[in-house]
Amino acid sequence: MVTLAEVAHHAGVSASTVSYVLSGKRSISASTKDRVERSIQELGYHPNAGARALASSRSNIIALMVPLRTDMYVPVMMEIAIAVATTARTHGYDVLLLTGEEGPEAVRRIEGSSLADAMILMDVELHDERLPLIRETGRPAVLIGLPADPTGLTCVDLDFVATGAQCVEHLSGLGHREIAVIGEAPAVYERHTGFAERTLDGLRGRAAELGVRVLHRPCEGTYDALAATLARVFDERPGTTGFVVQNESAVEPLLSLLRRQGRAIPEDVSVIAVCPDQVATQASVRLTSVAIPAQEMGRQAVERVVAKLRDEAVDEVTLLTPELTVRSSSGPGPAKG
Amino acid sequence: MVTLAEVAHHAGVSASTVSYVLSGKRSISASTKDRVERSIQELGYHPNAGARALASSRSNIIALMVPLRTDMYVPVMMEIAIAVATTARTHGYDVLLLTGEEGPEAVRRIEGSSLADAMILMDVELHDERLPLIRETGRPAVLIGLPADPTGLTCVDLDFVATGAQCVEHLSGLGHREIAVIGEAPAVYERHTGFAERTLDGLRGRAAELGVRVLHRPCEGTYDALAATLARVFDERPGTTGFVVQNESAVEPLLSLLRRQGRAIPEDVSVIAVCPDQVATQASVRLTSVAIPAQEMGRQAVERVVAKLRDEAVDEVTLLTPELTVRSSSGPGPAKG
DNA sequence: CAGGGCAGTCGAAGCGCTTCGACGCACCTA
DNA sequence: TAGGTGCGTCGAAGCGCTTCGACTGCCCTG
Repeated sequence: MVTLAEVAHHAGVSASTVSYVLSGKRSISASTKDRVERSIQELGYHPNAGARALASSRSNIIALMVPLRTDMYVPVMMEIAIAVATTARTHGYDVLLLTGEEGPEAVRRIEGSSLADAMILMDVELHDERLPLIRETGRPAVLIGLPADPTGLTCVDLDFVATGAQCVEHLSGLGHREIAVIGEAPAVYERHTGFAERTLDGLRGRAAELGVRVLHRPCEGTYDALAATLARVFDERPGTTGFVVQNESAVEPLLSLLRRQGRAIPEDVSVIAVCPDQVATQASVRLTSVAIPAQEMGRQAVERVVAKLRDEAVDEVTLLTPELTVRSSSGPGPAKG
Repeated sequence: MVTLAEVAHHAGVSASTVSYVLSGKRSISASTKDRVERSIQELGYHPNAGARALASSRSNIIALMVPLRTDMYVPVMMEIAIAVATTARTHGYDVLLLTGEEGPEAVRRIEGSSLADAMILMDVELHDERLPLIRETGRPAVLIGLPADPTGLTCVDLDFVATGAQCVEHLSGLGHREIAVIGEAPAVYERHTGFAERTLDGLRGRAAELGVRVLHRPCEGTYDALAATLARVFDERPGTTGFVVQNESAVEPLLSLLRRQGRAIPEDVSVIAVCPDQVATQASVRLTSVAIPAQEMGRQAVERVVAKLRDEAVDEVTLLTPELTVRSSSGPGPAKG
């Protein structure tokens, strides 16, 4: 393994000079710099990560805590993780993958061992156990998600309240007066991740203003569960002509069941999904949807965390503006029909 | 930050003694060990990762290279990644997440910087650029996937040849004589990842023995693409009564389109999928399927890599035995009807 | 022309840990 | 009782890097 000392010797300079060439923390003459860089190339030198971390007390590693469970929004999680990893690299950081399994203990372990300079937490719950630790820890952290109290934290998330509002606005604008919301599985609500509730809040708030009736039903993403839910919906509100789905795996069952019932999309009912664009475009009907900008969230989280590592001031909460794309699953409702 | 020296002082022993308590590399009296452990608890000591890596030249980190693209088998990738991370933790290792973006250069960087003690590569192509580097590198590596020439490497993968064979056997046993294979998107074949081809080999081999006719069609996972493919299949082979799908996102379109054509599953056609169990059980028909054991692959890869780190001998190739689960999408074919 | 300042370089002191050799002691054997 | 044998512990020497202070010329200023 090539060491800095060997590079120094090869270039005929001292070790510290090589170090300064690498870090740029002191000025180096062009000729020296050139020589050193050539030596680095020639010898194939890579600084030893451990030594560097020890001497500088910075590991150039960002820890990413992903949820353990794979029951929900897996592609979104994956996209975020990959965006985090690639964005981190552009800033010279590597990413350490932690699963939720260790729980809050992981935060303490990373902190104590100085394994990572900063953390990004995904799947944050409203009253997440990790938050107290994050608050008292010295290390920068960014949450993807929005807890009940974001004071003293840095959060990045989609603006789900606006998302809900946009869905209603679109449907209302098309003339729909009664809409049903097919939500995440009940377990998701029980876990209090927040985003589902916030969507609903936005939806209900705007609906009240626009005089639209809203019926909300959490639902597992299986055909059976959805069939039952759908039956109840039309039983309670036969006049329902608009659907908002916020549950990736419920999308296809919903479309399929509506069709089987002889309800045409969008002639009889309109459907809007809150899901990644990929899901919306690959469904059996090209879905009008509000995109979940997974990549953007990952990227923003890294930018924030890097800014904090540079001691720059960073907003507590960054909410990404939702974008509704009209596709083929939404059309005029009764009030316009 | 608490250091080992502080623990030593607190416990009234030397630093080396504390180190030996931690590593267990020399015998320590029960009383001393006790005292030290109590001090560690009390002070909340965590060994500094960088210092440890520097002194021992082992980072206790395993690098995991995941593919950059998110166009295929995302849930499988995620499950593998999570299984790798959790299994690694049980052996005292953390996982560094690398994306394919850096390409072979990443291997060199990790190697040179001693950032990780070992690597696990996912999404290995038949003639993967990274393989020469892996072969000459000193660091243990395990591939998830099977390249053209596994000599000198360690690979873990599902036995896709046997997978293909099992599918044919099941369909043949039910009396189907003409089957169609809906494969991955053409891009997957062009990339030469191998698994798709191997499934096909197994399928064709066994089909020849059993006197079953096989028609293979790569296909994108969209409704339009599948509709076109399906039309061509029935055009060429009107007698087709069995389908094997190896393409997660094509599953639902296939089922849906068959239904729309008035072909009942499994009365008129049988469908077998090669996919994770979750997909098979959540589809609109509970699918007879051969499971892709993502978790198991991740776990096995870690076990192998840890064994290699302990200098134990490890097989070059580990192929997991596929398991076919009969559900509701396969039934008697013409020869038995 | 003396003095100050600055660009460019070096040497040395750690960072916190592992590990090797050595030492003291109790115990056993001859 | 002398000598050997472990066991348990310690001290010190690094691991490869960063970083601080110091040094050397050189140019610029007054």
